[in-house]
Amino acid sequence: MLHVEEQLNVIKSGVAGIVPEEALSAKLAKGQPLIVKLGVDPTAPDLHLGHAVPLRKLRQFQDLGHEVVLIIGDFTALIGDPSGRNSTRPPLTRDEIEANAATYIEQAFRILDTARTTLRRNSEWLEELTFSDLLRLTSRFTVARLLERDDFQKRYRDGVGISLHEFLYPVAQAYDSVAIKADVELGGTDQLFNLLAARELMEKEDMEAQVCLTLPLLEGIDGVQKMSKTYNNYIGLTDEASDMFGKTMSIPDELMIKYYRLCTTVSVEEIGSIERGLSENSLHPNAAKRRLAREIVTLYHSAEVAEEAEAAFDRVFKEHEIPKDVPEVSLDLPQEVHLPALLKDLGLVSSNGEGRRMIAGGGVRIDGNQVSPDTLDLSRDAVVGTTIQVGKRRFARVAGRR
RNA sequence: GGGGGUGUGCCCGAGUGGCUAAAGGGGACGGGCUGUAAACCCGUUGGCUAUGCCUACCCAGGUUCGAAUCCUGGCGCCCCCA
Repeated sequence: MLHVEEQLNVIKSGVAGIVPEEALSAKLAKGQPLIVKLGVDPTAPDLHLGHAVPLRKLRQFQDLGHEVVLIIGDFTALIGDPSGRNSTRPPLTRDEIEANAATYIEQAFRILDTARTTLRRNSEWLEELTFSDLLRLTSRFTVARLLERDDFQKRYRDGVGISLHEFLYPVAQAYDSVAIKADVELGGTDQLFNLLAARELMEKEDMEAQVCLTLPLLEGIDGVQKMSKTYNNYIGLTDEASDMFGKTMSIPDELMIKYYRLCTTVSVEEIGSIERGLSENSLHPNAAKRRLAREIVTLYHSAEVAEEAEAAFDRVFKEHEIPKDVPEVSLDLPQEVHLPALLKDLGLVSSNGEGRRMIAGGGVRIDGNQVSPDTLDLSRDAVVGTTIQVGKRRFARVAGRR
C-alpha cells in the first residue's frame, strides 16, 4: 500500500469534505484495507455521471487496495429518503425496487472493481429487527438532533408535515454502517447529516466510528442545476458515444476541472497541470474540453469509439456535414407533404405547431439547406431520401414508402 | 373543534365581468456570434394544413349576451385560535 500521504492525495481530490480528517489518516496508517461504504437508493433506474461520482471515488479506494461494500437500500427505499425534499415522497413498490436495483448494479459495475466489491442489501439486517430492537436503536437518537437536519428543520418550521417514519431513514442508514462495520462512508454533500448520524451511532455502540466523506453535487450540462433526469441535463452512462461526446462539449468551461476530478481517471497531478494551463492561457479551453470528452467516452465505451465520436463531432459541427448514423424513418407519404407534420412524424418535434415555429425560426434544414420560413408544403419527391435536421443536433432520414 | 386565506401556462407571478391564448420574469427551444462554452443580440414558447377554428386559469354545476374574474358545492394547500 502507498504511504498515507500519497493515499490522502488521491482520496482528497475533488471531495467536498472529510469529517474528521485526522481519523482518516489514523485509519490509513494502520496499513489495513478499509471498509468503504456507499449506500444507494434504488429509486432511479438509469445512472448518469452524477451517480457515478461516488462510484468513481469508491473505485479510487479500491485501486489503493481498500474494500468496498455497496449497499442497495432496498429496505430504506420503502421509507423514501427525505433528503432535499420539501414533502414526503411516495414509497416504491417491491417490484419497482428490484427492477431498479438490477439496472443499478449492472451499471455500477462498469465502474467498480468486482473483485473488491461486496454487494449487500439492507433488507438483510433491517427486516430482521423486532419492535424492541427498534426501540433500543431509536433510543440512541434524540428528536432535537434529528430536527437539526436542514430539511427536517425547514419542514417543521414551515408546518409541512414530517411523517414519523421519515425520521427512521437516517436511523436505518446509520444502522447499515454498524451492520457492516464501515470505516468510511461516502455520500453527496446533502448526505452529511445521515453520514454523521451513523458516526454518532457507532460511537454509542462502542465501535470505531466511520469517517464521513462528502462529495460535491455535480452540476448538469446546463452548468446550473444539479445533474438529474428531471432537468434533462444529464449525461447517461449508457448514452451513445456521440451523444456523450457532444453533451460533454456543451458544459460550461468553468465546470471542466470539476468534471475532470469527479468523472475521469486522469491523475491528480495531470489535472493540476491542465488547470494551470487553462489559467495561464497556454492550453486552449476547447482542447481541454475535447480531452475531457474523450476521457469520459473512453471510460464508458472505448478509446477507439471515443476517437470516432470526436471525428464525427468535428464532421457535424466544424465541417457542418450530416452525421452518418442518422436514424431512418419509414413513413407513408402523400403526394403533397405537410412539412410541420412530417417533422412531427419523424419525431423531431413534439407537435405540428412546434414544427411551424422551427421552420419560421430558420431551424430546419433539408440535406443541409435551410428551409425558408414560408415553406410549409413540399412534394413527396422533394423529401424522400433526404436528411432533415432540426436545430443543431436533431436529425432524421426520410425513407418514404409507396 | 372554530376563524381566515389561497389554487393561473414548464416554474414563479400579474390579472378581479368583455380590449385575455391570458402582463412581467425565469427556464426551455430556435437563429446570430463562437470553441455546439460563457457573455451578448434577435425570435419563439396550448392544439389544429390556420386571416379562421378548438381547448384552456384546481374539479363539477350555476348567474350572465359574455366568466380566469361573480355564486353554490367539492378537492388540495396554507395561516391563526383551541
